[in-house]
Amino acid sequence: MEQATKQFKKRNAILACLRGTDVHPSADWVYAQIKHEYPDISLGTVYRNLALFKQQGVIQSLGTVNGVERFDGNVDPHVHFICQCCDSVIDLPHMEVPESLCSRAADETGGAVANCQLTFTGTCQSCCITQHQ
Amino acid sequence: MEQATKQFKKRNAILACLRGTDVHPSADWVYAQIKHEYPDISLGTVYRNLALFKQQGVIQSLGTVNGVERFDGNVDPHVHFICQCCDSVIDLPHMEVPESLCSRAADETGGAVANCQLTFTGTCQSCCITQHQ
DNA sequence: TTATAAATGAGAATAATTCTTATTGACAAA
DNA sequence: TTTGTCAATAAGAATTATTCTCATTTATAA
Repeated sequence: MEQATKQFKKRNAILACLRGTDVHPSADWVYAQIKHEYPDISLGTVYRNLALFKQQGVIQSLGTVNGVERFDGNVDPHVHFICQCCDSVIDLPHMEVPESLCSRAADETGGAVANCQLTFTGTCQSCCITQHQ
Repeated sequence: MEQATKQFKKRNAILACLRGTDVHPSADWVYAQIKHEYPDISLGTVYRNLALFKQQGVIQSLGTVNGVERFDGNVDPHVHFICQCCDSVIDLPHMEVPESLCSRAADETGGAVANCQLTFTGTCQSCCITQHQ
């Protein structure tokens, strides 16, 4: 068999898991998914590899929601919506941060801007519906 | 004496502390400050009141920086810059999120948008200078 | 085979945050 | 002044997400 697939089986599975979902999962969620395929996966391995990917810039952290860090396999700049009610994180793919804002930020700080995140919070559609019943 | 000042001495001190600084502090930082004035303050009281203020909407949480939650006594919408090097959080007061983006977000989600945060990350000016030496 | 280095599993350690409970303090009624 | 009530608090235990440690496994090369 191909070496590449054997050597980083679990590492690759973690990255594939992140890239194959749009739920912006926690480490624990990823762990539970991988466990179906590799029942002997360790939670430490998930944390370790998420940290590695983050450092390499192939995934991004969205910060914590309710004390739990959430990750995104999509590192293209895009906008998020976080539901305060059910903790879901949703992409707003048709929106983007105007380039003018980013360059303004660099000017204002006098430092180096590496990244920007625009995040809306509120109540998602399905939670709104549930609440009104 | 006035009842108001006596009854919520420490609670008010916590809010005043947050409103009187621009460092976007952690609970621990607030605790250390209040301790000068009230040496018997408890860290639990700081956490409890920060949670209360957050729920009341008189302060906001900026999420965590390096695993530690940071707070802001200024709830007017404004833009932040976080230095990945020294963990400082800085206001970018001359910038704002275009109103058009907020209403777009409400449309896209189909839910209720309560808030939005625009945060730049990078290296602040003083860390840039230090690095280049 | 043997040597190696990286990847991993298991679980201990850490640290931020929350929870519990007994105590204190402020105020109102007697 | 005394007593009752209730909220605010201090102290520290408990929880929980995350990181660390180390022995083991695995893939590959010699």
